[in-house]
Amino acid sequence: MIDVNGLRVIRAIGDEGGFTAAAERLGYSQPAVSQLVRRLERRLGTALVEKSGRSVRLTEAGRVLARHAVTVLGAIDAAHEEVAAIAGLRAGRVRVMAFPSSSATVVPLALASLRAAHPGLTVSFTEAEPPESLAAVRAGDCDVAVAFTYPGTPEERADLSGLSRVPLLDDEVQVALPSAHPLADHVAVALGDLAGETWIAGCPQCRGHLLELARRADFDPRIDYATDDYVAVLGLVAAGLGVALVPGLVLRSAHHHDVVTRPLKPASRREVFAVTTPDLLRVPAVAATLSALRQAAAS
Amino acid sequence: MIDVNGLRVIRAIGDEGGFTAAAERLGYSQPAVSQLVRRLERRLGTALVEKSGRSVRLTEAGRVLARHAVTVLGAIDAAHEEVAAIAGLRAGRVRVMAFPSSSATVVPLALASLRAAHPGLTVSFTEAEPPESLAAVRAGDCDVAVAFTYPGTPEERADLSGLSRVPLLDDEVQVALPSAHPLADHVAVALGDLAGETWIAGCPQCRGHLLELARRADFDPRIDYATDDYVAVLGLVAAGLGVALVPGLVLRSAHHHDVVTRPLKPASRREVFAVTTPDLLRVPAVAATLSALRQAAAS
DNA sequence: GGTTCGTCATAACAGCTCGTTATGATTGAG
DNA sequence: CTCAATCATAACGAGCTGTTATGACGAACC
Repeated sequence: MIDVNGLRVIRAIGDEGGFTAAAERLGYSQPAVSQLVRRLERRLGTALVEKSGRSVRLTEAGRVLARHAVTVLGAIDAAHEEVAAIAGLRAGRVRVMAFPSSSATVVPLALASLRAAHPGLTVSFTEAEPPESLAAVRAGDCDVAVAFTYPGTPEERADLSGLSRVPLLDDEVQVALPSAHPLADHVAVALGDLAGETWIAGCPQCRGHLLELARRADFDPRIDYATDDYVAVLGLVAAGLGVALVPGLVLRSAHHHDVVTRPLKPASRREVFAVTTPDLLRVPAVAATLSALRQAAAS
Repeated sequence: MIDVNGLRVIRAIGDEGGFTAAAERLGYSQPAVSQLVRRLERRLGTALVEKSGRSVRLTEAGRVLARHAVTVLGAIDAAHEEVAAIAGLRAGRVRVMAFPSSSATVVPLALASLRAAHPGLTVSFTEAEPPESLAAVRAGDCDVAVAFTYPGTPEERADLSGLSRVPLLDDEVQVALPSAHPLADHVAVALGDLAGETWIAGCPQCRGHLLELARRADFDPRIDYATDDYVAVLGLVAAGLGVALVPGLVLRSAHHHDVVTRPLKPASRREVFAVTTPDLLRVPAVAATLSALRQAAAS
């Protein structure tokens, strides 16, 4: 019934004291103002303006409208400003979840550059393994999840239906050997050559991948040590307690003097990507986060 | 940019948690809501809603909008209510000006019935002679003026251009004579028969009318007494100090035992009417006042 | 007091917004 | 796996909302 333009015009008329002046202030033509007032009057069933010769005054109803117009237009301007701040990345919030080895490398880089570029953004971060982080995205508790899959495994595309996937990097799986290991000076290592070794398994998903690769190489790895912490894995390897498959990403932040890492032969990769919902893709803060992640992954 | 319907819809979505429910609450079809949200998102350049499977949540920008929507819609509802009160005569203000003899009769009747019918109206009243009251209407200091003219006088339509005139009554001019006067038992009195009398003149305009009538009757009245107060005029007449022309309206409220009043022959009338501006005609309170005046004048 | 300027009203018209109905796609549940 | 519910899309029409062009009217100024 009452529309924003009507309020704007009534207020302008009250301020300027004339249709023409009000029209100029609003960037309208004079007849536009005239008709708008007439429409509003018809809708409200009462006169809003009163012409006394040259100038124009508001009637009581008109003044009522003008008074409320201040509130309404103020609130709308404020809303507009706040939304524009979000759209312009001067405000906003992103909740990111990432799995541990990315949390140590790509994600901090990305979040740092994000914060540098858009200081107004509030970025929160939680570490979580892929199944959990994806569930959080679905539940709306998380905006961007950084996850990974091993191509070829059954759960490769597990539960990505309805979500948007942004590829970040291909993470080559390495074999971690004690530096004294006979194969340590090879350029690349075939998994079959390690069939007799004692194995150290990392995260559950990577353990699954190890089993899958071993199955293809036709052996059954003897896994004596299991830990989620790749620093620990490297420590165990360095101590000569076994060998391990380690995602290349881990090695960006974790090294060990007594451990050498060699690519697998044939190469095996895990895919690291970011996940969000299609809707959130259009949220500027989310889009900026994804962009920062992609850039950080590329470097 | 942001329109009221958009805010209404966003708020409904936030409250109901779904497009369909929001559409039902607003009396819209579901696609209407869908498109409205899309439009608003396009205009604002950011997503406002976020679908997680079946239900729908607001994004941060959406929540910003919903929060301000409370303010905006509240103010608009309030404005609507206040304007409706004015339009429905539950509120409003009328400023009335009237000349003295009407102030004593028609106008009190009219204002009383107006107040009875619409207690919410604020009616203010000021006594003023026609030239002054008309100027006040033009200046916007008065909404309704009750005035009169003597038909035929040069200033008959004086300064009514651009104003709206509502006829109230035809007020017959009477001759006031001492009861002992030789013509007191006549049914009507010709002005020429009073050519030799001493005259008492009322208000300036009526004095002008007396002079005009006398000119037509071909004599020059000897005016020895002049007063604006018709009670005084009647007192002077009763004391036998002279005769006077008295508007019939005056006699509705003022009588004197020793004064008889007789119609003029030929009859002479003054027209009593209400005046306002064309714009104010559409102000409900003004229209109601005019209507009350017309009714009061008819009785 | 006539003339001229400024202001508002009106008419005709074009574009687009804003609804509708009908239908499709996707998700969650039994 | 099927079904029900929800949102998205398409097509379309009414009506609003501006525009320009022109008229009417009042005010100010020679």
